Amino acid sequence: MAYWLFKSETSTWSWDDQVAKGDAGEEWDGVRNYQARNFMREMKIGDRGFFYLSQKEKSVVGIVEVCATAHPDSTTDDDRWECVDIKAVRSFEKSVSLDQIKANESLAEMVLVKNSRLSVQPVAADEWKTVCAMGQTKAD
DNA sequence: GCCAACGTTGGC
DNA sequence: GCCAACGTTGGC
Repeated sequence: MAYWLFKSETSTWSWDDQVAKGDAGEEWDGVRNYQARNFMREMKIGDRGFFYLSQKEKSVVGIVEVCATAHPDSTTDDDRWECVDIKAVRSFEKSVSLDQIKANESLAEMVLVKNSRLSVQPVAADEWKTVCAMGQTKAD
């Protein structure tokens, strides 16, 4: 199973919005970046991801699961763009801030640190465990 | 609100 | 196919 990170902004799509969708999930639309799209094409049902909020919170706040593989993005007619569906799994007991992540040497290679602009990114298994531990949240 | 970094577009 | 110009993102 692979791990990912999905970036959003509370003003656009909040964690509460995601949780409210329940097990039905919601498509992760609006991505207009080839790298991010390519990562979504690699995703499989059951893959887990962090839900990260940029701009204001700048924190990982929850865990999501891929519940539909890549399909055309319903918000555009442009067939270049695809997206997956994700559903909320659980909220972090304590959100983990970007500052905390940057302060942790073992997370120095995280894409979030290295390429902060990429909106959908892979997370290594050890990074996954570390961030979950920092959030006092079950990793599986 | 600023600006650096990055990705995309379009003229040549 | 190169690269300058432009737009967007996101941390500060």
